[in-house]
Amino acid sequence: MIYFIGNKELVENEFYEFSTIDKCIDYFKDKESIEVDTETTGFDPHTCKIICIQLGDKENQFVIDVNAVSILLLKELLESKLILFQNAKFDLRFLYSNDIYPTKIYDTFLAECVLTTGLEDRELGLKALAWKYCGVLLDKEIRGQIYREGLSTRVIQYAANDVAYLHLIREKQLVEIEKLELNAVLDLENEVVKVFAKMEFHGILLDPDKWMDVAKTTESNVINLQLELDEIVLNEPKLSKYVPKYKQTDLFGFEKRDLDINWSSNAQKLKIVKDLGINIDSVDERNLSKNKRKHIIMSKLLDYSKQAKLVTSFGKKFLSFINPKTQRIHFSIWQILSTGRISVSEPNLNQIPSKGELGKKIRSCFIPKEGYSIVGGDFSGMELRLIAEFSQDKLWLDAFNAGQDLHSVLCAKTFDISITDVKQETPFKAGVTYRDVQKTINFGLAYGMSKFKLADTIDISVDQADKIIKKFFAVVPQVNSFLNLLGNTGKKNGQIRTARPFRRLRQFGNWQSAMENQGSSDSFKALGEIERASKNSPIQGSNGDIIKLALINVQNRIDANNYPVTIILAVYDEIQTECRDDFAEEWKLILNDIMIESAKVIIKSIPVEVDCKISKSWTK
DNA sequence: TCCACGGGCGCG
DNA sequence: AAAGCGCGCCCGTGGA
Repeated sequence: MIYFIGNKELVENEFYEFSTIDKCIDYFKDKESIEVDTETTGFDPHTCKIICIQLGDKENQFVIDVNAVSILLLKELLESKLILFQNAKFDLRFLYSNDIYPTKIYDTFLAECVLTTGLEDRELGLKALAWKYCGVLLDKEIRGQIYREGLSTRVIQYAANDVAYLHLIREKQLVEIEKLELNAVLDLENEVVKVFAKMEFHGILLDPDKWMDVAKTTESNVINLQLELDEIVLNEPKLSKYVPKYKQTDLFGFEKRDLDINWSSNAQKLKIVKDLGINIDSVDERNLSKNKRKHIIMSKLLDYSKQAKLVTSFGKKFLSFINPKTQRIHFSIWQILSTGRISVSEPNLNQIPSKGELGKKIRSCFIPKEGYSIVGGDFSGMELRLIAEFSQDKLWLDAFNAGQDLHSVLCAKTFDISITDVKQETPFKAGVTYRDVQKTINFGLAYGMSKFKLADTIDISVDQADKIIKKFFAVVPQVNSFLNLLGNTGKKNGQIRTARPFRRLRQFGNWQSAMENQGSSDSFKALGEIERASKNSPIQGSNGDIIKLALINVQNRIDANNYPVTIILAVYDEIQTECRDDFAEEWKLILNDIMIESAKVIIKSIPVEVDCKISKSWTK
């Protein structure tokens, strides 16, 4: 039965009955769980509002007009029961804006994500889930019109439908979850979604003036580089065909640029480079830098791409992400990628420049609110530590246990040099040290890099690369066999998992067809990709699991003690928080402690290190 | 004018 | 045969 709680002036009809908020609360008082959904005037909880909130189960659904009834009357209920959501993060943000903080959550959307990670053509929407698990066809056509239409009869019916099937979906999902042994990772996701909702809701503060300064610098850099590139073309006989015979003037008689080359066009750049007799097949950084000495234009093109990237991705436009109401940036988080990591978009705060002077400057534009500091913790060498833990390779473990620099230790062994010489330049590439090469090897070979790619990356012959690879794996034989085990497991089963206790599952959606077409070149390619992804996924994914656990533990500590701290960002293996100044020193120690303890759930054989900092801006 | 796609590159 | 993994965003391109 559908009950509507709100304005009595609406015409009563056969589709629903009127009820009261007391009756609704009374109905759920003794239930273990409630299905909850909200309809809102838009996507942003800071500038939009909840229109109605629905509470329901299989038998009864209550659609509550929050303009007529205070949503706060539901606070106690929503904060004490297990709440079933479809895509909890969306509703949580709106509930947070109404000062309601659910504690126990089951998200049918996240469960479906966990069940289908890596599968192609999966469907995660409520309509698909209701069909898949309940055989019910939901009508979602009205969805986009609710704001305009208001709480009409059909809107009330539609809204009620969204809280009528989640129990059944959950029941059926849990059977699958149990079968695939995904309980632990599902619990993790259902917990951490609260933290992600809070992060999105709270947002991050950017200093717009400082950002503008940087943007102006990069913009003028690009303009100058463009002129310099034009100049090179004008003075290069081989490129004379790009120079028009007559100078053009615009409507006002001013001279326009002599050239009409778009330096952002890869196709045009490639054509020009080829006209210079330099034979490359693309104008990416590798190819340009490899042929830097062949023509002066090469290094200019390199500079141009770098600066242009800064202008387009991290220029003025970026300021439009600042929310007019809160003056903060409310990014959005995709909670479960194929390995278990998260991604951040609109804007992608995972890709804010960090390297070099400019990177530092750009990151320093992210600041805490008045009276607060940014306190951040950064796991050091997480993936390398995970490789040590999983492979139990003696050398790898010893290096970490002795507190040595792993790259240097491995480097000395791979190249048969003294550990004091690892920062010497290699004979095969100018300006590159042995340790640099070793880093490429450690991160590359661990995930299936071939001798061809290694040769290409560090500019040596394929034979030389082959020898280095063989030597490397002879030095760390257990790493070799562990990675091979992963690769073979993935190829054999079409799926791979992260470490205990989470054992997150990644399935390879194209595995079945690759197996059926064995022998074909498509299949060979696909299985190669599966093999390499299988080597990487447990490492990258376990790292993701650890960060999520740490976020949960950090948030729980904050809540339990009512600390003046908010988590603002999680980037790969770092957690950034905004902490009241007077508490920063103490918090730094607590954060450090929680992060280490969280990682220990998976890393048991070697120490875990976290680098914690207090700052008035986001620092690396 | 819109959309999908691929190259390229920012981060780990 | 093809030969590091994981992302999101920008632009130009080409077809509708």
